[in-house]
Amino acid sequence: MISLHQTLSKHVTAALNRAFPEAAAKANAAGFPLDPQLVYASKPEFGDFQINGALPLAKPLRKAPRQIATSIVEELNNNQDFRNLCEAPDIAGPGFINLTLRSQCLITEIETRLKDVRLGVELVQASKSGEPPAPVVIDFSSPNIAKEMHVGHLRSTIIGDSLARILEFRGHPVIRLNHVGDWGTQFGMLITHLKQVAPEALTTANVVDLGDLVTFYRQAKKRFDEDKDFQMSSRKEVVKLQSGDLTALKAWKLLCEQSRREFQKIYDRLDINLTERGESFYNAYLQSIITDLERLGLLVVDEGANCVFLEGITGKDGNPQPMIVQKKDGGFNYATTDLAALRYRFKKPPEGDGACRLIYVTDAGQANHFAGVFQIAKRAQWVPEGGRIEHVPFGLVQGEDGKKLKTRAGDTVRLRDLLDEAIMKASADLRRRLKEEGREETEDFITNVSNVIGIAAVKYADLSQNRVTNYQFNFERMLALQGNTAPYLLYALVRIAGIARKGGSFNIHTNGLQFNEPQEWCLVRELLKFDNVISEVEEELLPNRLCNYLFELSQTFNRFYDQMPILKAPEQKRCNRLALCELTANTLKLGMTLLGIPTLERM
RNA sequence: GCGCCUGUAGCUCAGCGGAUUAGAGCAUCUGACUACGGAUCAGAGGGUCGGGAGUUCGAAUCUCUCCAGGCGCGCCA
Repeated sequence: MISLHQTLSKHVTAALNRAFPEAAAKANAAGFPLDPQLVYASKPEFGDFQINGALPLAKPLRKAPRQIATSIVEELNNNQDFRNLCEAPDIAGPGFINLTLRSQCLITEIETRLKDVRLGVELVQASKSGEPPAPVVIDFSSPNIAKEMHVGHLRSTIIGDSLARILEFRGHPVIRLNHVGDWGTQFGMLITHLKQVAPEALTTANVVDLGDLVTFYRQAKKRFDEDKDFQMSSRKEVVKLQSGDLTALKAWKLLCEQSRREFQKIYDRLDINLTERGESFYNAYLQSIITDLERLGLLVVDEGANCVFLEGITGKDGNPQPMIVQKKDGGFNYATTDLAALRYRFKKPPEGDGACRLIYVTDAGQANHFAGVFQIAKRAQWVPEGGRIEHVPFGLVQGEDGKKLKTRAGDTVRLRDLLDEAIMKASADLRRRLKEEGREETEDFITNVSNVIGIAAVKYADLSQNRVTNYQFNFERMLALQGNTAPYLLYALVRIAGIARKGGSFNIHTNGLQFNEPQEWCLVRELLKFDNVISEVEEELLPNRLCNYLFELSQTFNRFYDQMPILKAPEQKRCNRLALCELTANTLKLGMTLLGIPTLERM
């Protein structure tokens, strides 16, 4: 209903200006035009929209708020276009104006939406000069090479993917970047270890399976910590790698490829698309970051390291906090890489991505780091006019004890084990239910449904919570069939699919719909909120808002389903109700798709 | 010590400066035509929104302060 809101907003603003021409002229001259504060109604009993703007005008106009509201309403009543959309406005409480849309207006919206695959969500506009919108870079997932993906990556991956899907659906060209940790000092020990454990890997073409890379990593780390000679060789290996030594490079590539294959398995299971562009990609740009910072006069040598001192951020000693961009040994660190990446992403092609918005989906612990990086980028003027940079932080994944999620043995939980367990539990649950209900299903069916429910539950549990807070991981809760969970939403869709199966396809006419029951109108109003929710998530980058909406829509639908006969209703009512079923299914399906969650016809 | 984040019902959490009564879900209790999939629906109880002050016509929401917890804080990422 965004377009309706916009139309109404014009009428209401005009009415406000006509009601108080002098105040309006003054306000316009001051650059703060009068704002009627037209918002969606906070409660259904207040109608569809409410105008809150009368209250703050009381003081400047020296009039009672209700009197101001009355004047606005008089002007609105004089406008035929407005009256075609809304019932007579209501003045309520201290001076709120409640607007209720005419039934026909809502019905037209529903009819339009039934024919619209975008469900009322508009595509972003091309610029005035006709250029397509600039890309949005979303940096998410970003595991480290030679390490196992763990739950920490889960949130970044799931949240980042959902945000990407939503922005893509709005028509933004989205660059989904996997900023993998594929460079750095840890490769010294990995390469040294590889050379000693599997030297043939470097001479034979791509036939060596390194096996479990995590074990490999641990072995290398252990030797690095215990063996002085090994340490020495490792340091030399880093230098070799960075200076382009062919053997070192080959070993590095081998390790990356092996890792990549492992990551891909997870991404396939989660249905995640990513473009890998690791830290190493920016190597060629690191030196120029230093040179540019120096040229701009931002660089300070402190204790032998090249630093930029941050404004407004103090360190332990109370002095401005430095951000090191080049270590005293001449090496670069992640701040340098992040700056190079940021600059590259904003730069126009062919020197960069030409992005207008950068979104970093990483844990909240990196907030300070990004604040520093963003500050330097702004001071160096690497952020173009109108360019947005946002850190999208999220909290820790905790176990039921409220502490960081660990296995019983105290190790970090591997992502694949976690997914396996979710699917296993979903499968056990399904089999138990089939037995109870005396249903027979094929193994294929059971496997597929368990997979979908397991993955959906894990994703939804994560997405449905405000990402800023820590998140308590709990299989029982996320797989529960009731409550704000994936299975509950999936079930609503299954019910509608059941109706479609029994009543033939929906295939209904979408003109001349009529609704009479409150349950129908509730569902109508809920359905029409969809586009607004999407635009909210696009702006606030909080997928839990979409989850909340889908849950409320499911609840509203279940209420409707419970209280209204559909297939058994008389012909006319049946058509009207089937139309609502169809639009509900379309909305739930699209919403779930935008969360990255698959749906089912039967479960 | 400094910085960032969090504190809302027994538990897990929503809450976008707006409405006498601050919302869900779980758990607890009470109900629902043999039902288009009851994996649902209707209802009940349960709260000093961490404490205090301020801004505002109006504050869970903004500001300050204190308390509690989490995370981070110079050459790892």
